[in-house]
Amino acid sequence: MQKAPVSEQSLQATFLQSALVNSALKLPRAFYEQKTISVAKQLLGKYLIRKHPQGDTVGRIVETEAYIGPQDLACHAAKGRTARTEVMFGAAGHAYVYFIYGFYNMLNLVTEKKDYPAAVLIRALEPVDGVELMKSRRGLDKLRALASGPGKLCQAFAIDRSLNGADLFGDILYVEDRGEPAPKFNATPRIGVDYAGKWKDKPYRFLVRNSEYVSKI
DNA sequence: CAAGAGATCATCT
DNA sequence: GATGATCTCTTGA
Repeated sequence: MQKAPVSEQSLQATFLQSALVNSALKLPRAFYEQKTISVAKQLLGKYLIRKHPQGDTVGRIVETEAYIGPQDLACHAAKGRTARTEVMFGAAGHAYVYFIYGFYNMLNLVTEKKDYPAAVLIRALEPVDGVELMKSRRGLDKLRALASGPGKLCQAFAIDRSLNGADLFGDILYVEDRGEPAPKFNATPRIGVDYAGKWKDKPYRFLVRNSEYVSKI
């Protein structure tokens, strides 16, 4: 696992700023501007923070998927630049949230440079803070079931399309590095993209090894 | 436990 | 008019 090639200046500025609040490091824009696969891997073991009037929720990212560019048939942007995919074509470090199957929202973090459509789907979180709030939003008591899937975590974290396009450096939704060593992970093909031709078998899904909070093995 | 179906709507054809 | 980056419940072994 390589380190994020963020500038010293950017790192230091961000660190000094957040050190006043707590010891965690909010990931800088440069982190998301890296190659999508690299971002997807490095997000494992980082912490997703969702600020909300009801209370904040925090989860450790344990599963991600990379969706990379216009040629990737599993990527929504393969259908072109439309109102829906516009956010993915925008600058890195924004949330791409879409609604699917008539029920569920999916949270993605936009990566790479402007006008290149790519994003990382957040597929599972290990509940860390705000667990009671997650339980009430999910109508469940079982820790393992709270955020172990892309639709579940959006429900538990109150993430819907009102957050589509949200900047990950605001005070609503962002990711922190809490200094834990990069966890070991496995790679598998992505879930639910059987229609994507040769792209369906690409090992673009990443899971923290031995985590019981992933969506499925 | 595995497999199948239903729920329900934004988006694109 | 069809379908999907899902989830939950039901059925049957």
